[in-house]
Amino acid sequence: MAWDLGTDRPIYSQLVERLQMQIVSGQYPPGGKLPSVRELAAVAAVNPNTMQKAFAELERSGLIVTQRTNGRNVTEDVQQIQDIRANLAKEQVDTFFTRMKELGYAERETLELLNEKHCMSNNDEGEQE
Amino acid sequence: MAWDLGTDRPIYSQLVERLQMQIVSGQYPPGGKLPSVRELAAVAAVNPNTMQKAFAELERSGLIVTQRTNGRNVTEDVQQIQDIRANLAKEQVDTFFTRMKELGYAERETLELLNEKHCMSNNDEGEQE
DNA sequence: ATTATTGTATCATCTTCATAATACAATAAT
DNA sequence: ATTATTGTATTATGAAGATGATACAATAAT
Repeated sequence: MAWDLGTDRPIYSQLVERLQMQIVSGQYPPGGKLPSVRELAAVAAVNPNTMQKAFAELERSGLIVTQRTNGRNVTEDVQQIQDIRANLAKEQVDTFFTRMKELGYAERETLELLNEKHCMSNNDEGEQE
Repeated sequence: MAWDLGTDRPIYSQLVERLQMQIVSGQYPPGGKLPSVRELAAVAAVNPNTMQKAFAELERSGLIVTQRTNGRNVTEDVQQIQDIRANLAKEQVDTFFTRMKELGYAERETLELLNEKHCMSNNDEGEQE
């Protein structure tokens, strides 16, 4: 499984996002052990230094904890994990609507697009501009 | 008006996106004249070379046309502008749902979040997986 | 004709990011 | 005790992006 890292922005921050995703989505359970720097670097096909930098960031956010010579673990603070998850989600929603507005889409137009792509919500009332 | 450019990814590509936005949202009308490289570079507080690079990209996509010594204009091809606009929007929707799924949000959960943030859609029927 | 403005090209320099190659201290495993 | 694995730090090198400083050709404006 490749990690499909782009060249459009720093690899280390792509790693941070990816690992965040994997943690908050439960792919790495709370308290669970993470692969070593060298190991994960090999899997992701990046330099250990780059992976180290990514881990350092995740540590500053409190999502993972380090044991000097025994590797890293996901925090056991489930509440914090969920907080971060909710935060990331809120960010996504915010960004999405901001971008759509910049593109000149009213909220209703945006909703229509959502319906086209994924038929799930129903907006069957009829106001329009 | 600052251009709030981040340091997380290349400035020139941020300029490209911003200009795309301004064009497809009608802020620069079809056929309308664009500021000169130096002028816009001054406004955005970036180096003229960087703005030039951004313009070059917009030209490759056909969104703007260049007159050797008389500046640049937005294309008059309204259809293409709308195509690009629709494309960008579709991209946003796609990216949004992909990211939310990576965060472990089912579509219905995502919808709930949308409702919290912007109370507009109604999903009152009750199928579920 | 002259001048100013346009896009465009080039050069040097600086910063950030990524890689590579090590090295070291602490400790789990043996 | 020894070995292997862990996180961490250091140094050097290269590539990409951004800036600054010019320079030139074409042409609109005068």
